Amino acid sequence: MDPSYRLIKEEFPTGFNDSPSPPSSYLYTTSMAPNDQTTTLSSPQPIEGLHESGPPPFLTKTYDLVEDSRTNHVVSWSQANNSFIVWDPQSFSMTLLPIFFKHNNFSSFVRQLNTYRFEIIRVVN
Amino acid sequence: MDPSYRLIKEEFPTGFNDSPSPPSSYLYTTSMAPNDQTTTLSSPQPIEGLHESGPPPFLTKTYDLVEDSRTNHVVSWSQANNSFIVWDPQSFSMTLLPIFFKHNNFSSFVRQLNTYRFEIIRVVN
DNA sequence: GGGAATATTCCC
DNA sequence: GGGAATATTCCC
Repeated sequence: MDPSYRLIKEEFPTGFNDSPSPPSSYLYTTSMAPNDQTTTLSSPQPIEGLHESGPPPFLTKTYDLVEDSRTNHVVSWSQANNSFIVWDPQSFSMTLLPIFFKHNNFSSFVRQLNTYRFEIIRVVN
Repeated sequence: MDPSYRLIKEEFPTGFNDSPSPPSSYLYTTSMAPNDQTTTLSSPQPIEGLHESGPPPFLTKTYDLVEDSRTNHVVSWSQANNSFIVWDPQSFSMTLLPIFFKHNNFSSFVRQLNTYRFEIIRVVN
């Protein structure tokens, strides 16, 4: 009677959501308004994100973890593609987590999800 | 021409120093003055360390790491027993560190030593 | 060497 | 679920 987990991310500044494009695309998701440069020609502004290294490693690793279609029986995107589901928490924790993180504890993974404001829904079959 | 490292701990509240007794003995190293109870019979005081779990895990793990005589060719106590020496940093990092810690980086180990105010002396053969 | 960001653990 | 302690990484 292993529970599965549905994990939903509602909103995050630099976009874990939406279409499952590769993590490198995060770098190009800025919030600059269209025609922003036409409004003024004043002093040069620092380019946002130029010295940033992209989204936090936890998010890119989690994305890669979910994205790998070879492990869809353990963890996969939801039908609507706006969440991901851990179908086999035991296998997920012991086998997949240590590949991407320095632990094999589901609770530590969830602690990080909470940090990044994921909503966790626990489903019991 | 691999350098070896001599690592000295000058003073730490709950005693990493002195005789290499097992880590559990740290629990009994308190700083209560002798005859402390004879000076007053006032209200009961909380017993220091009663609800503490002992020295930080980093210190006990480092102690165990150094104490294991099977790896004295890689890391061992110094002659004077007031420091320890990493004779083979490469082997130390790749083989021993991951057994006790979640990494294999000598620099991360040194960062922790610095946190606990160890003095690091780098020796080039 | 150590400040700071991020990760992991521990515990309420 | 999240605060806080500790660990690990990154970077000056």
